[in-house]
Amino acid sequence: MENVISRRDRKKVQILNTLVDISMELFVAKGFEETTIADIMKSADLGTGTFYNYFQSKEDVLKYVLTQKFDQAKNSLERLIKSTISPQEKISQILVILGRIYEDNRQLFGLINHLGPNQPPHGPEFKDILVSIIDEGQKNGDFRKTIPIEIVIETFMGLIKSAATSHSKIPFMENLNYKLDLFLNGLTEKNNK
Amino acid sequence: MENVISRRDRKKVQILNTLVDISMELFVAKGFEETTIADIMKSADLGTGTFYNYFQSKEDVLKYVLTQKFDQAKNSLERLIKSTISPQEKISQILVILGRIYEDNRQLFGLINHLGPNQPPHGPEFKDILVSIIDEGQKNGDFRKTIPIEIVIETFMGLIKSAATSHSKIPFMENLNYKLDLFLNGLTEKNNK
Amino acid sequence: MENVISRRDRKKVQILNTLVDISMELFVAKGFEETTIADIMKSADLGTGTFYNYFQSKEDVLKYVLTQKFDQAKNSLERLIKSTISPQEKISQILVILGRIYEDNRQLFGLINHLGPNQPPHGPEFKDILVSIIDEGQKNGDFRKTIPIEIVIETFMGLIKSAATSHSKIPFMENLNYKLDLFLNGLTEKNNK
Amino acid sequence: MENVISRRDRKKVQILNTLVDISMELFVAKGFEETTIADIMKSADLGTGTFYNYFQSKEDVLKYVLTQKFDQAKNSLERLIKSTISPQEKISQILVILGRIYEDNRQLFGLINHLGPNQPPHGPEFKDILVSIIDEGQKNGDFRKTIPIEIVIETFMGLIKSAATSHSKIPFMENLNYKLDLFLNGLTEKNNK
DNA sequence: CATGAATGAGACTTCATTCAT
DNA sequence: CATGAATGAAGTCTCATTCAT
Repeated sequence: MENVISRRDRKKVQILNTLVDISMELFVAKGFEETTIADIMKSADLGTGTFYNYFQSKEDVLKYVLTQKFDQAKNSLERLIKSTISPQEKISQILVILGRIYEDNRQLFGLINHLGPNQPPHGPEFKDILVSIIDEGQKNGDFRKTIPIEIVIETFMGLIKSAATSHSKIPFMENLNYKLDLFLNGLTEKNNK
Repeated sequence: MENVISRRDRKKVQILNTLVDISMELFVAKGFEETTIADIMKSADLGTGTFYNYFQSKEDVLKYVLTQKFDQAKNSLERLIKSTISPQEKISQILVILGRIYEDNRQLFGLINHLGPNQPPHGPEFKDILVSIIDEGQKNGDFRKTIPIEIVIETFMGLIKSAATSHSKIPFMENLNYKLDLFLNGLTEKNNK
Repeated sequence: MENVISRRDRKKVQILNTLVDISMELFVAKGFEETTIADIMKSADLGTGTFYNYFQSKEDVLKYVLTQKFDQAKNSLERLIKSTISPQEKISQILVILGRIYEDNRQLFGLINHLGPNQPPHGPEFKDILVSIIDEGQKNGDFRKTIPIEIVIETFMGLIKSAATSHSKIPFMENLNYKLDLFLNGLTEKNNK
Repeated sequence: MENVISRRDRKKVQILNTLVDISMELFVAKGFEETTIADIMKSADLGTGTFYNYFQSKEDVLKYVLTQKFDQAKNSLERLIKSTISPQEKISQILVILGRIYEDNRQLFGLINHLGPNQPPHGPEFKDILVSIIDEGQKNGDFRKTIPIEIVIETFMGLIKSAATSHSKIPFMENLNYKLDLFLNGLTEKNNK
């Protein structure tokens, strides 16, 4: 009784994960519209109809995965925010973490449009983390106060996107660091006055 | 006799424009994939087959319009580059011009993914214009030389995208100006004074 | 348990046969180009899309049937060739067998052009059977040696086609026998006696 | 007034001939179904609609040409029949003439199916010519009388088709002559008895 | 829960033919 | 007579979804 997870349930989870993995692989390889449910199930060596025991639609799989990824990112950030390093250092680290996630799932995030205009799978909590850091930096005089926080955040997120979608030959992380430099330099209060 | 363009040809151009307008309207309203050729032609009150007298596919319409828009942007920039104002001022003005175009066609540019990964309809000339300005600024000591030009440009273009896709309540142009401030501040050499 | 073929699979075979039968019927009745896939499926009282669970195209059905027929003919001939009757007698019998098959499927074979120029569904083995018989006859002095074997075979096959596409009122088998007479008389060595 | 053919009419005939030539070229090159009227008129550098001033349909062009070819063949034969050579020699000559025509227009005659089942563009007069020759040969004892005339004719025509559609490497006319040998040998009364 | 054949709506596309200019 | 844009019927094919087994 205590053993809540039966063999049956374990198998269910296993199949679900297989489906998710295969779906993402195919979405990235062939594109979302071009991937059919039959494709997915054939790759998974399962019957077509079985798909509907796990998801309601193709969009559903996508939403499921993107949500997973965002949760994962959020967890990493939450751990970071509790540390005692300076806001600038935090920003740097966040950029690296987010950048890495973005890089790993670059193509995946590109599929976000297929979820319709009002379905970004990330809650507002995500933004809150950033706000608190910027806020901290502005309060202790490290960051300029003339720029609204939301602008700073948008710009910050823009950097990541920009680096992830870059066509330049500069490696991703290097690219990201240059942009971070520009950004922090722009954000920082110039005390030599 | 003097009238080289026959009534027939005038009608053709007229229909082409109608088709473009209606297509874009529908693409923005319903989404690209969701808009069928039949939809377009019904809205235009024309036979379905007529579409193929003007375009080869839906993608074709989109490409046609985006190319138009980019050409229009390029023209505006080329006029600007010949003026004698400072690089910083040029950058400002460019951002404003591009920003305005971007704003006017915000939803349109969002459709760019539907053209496949390597089909952005803007040639390399576009980038060249920016390069020459940054270059000028770096040479006369206004801009930092430690950041590679391509990074600067990517960041710059990222600003526009970021402002255009912003969900914030701050108006677009104001949003853009804040980001420009951040960017120029980050880009500017600030040792002395 | 013993029954390896499930009811489902039996039904599948059944439908496939139905589709083949109906297709051929319609091809013969209305012509190949004039028969649409919707026609076939409506006659079969099945959904249009179901066609594509069994065949890839109309051509595919035709190829399938013609291959079947040719295989059937080949089997009949292979049985015959092992008997010990004289080459002349063999030729006669072959003509009768092929003739009958041809007659039964006269209209069907007329559709062979729709498979493209180089897609006759009969392999080279078919010809080999005839070659061996003619060869035997030439070796034992029954048949003239001045005519190349391939010519003999082509002429022979021509007889069948000619009889099968005849517009004459003479019944098919009689027609065929007359032509066989002409052919064998022409082929036979007749100097001595 | 006496000059019945105006410049206008001459031009009309010229266009008609152009259309016929181009049509046949395309029919042979791309196939009948695959050739569109637009194709033809584009090749002819004329407007699509103009086609209908000359023909009623694609089938119409085909019928027109095939009739022309058959008439041409008939003329050749009619000239031949009046000569005083032996029936055997006549048959030989006819075969050569028909064979040549067939060879020149091999692909064209292959299109004959597109005219529907009951539209062979050759009148009965064609057959009559052959009948009279065979008849002559049977009467003077050259040809066997046991074979019905229509069978002989069908077989004869079959030879030509067989040679024309041959896949063998033997050149067409040689192929034809071999078959003629077989045929005449089979048809000839063997007087050494 | 798994299966996979059946479904049929609906998208795309072609093209013979018409007709206003 | 020539033109060629407009037409829309018709055909092919795809695929998410259902459902009997």
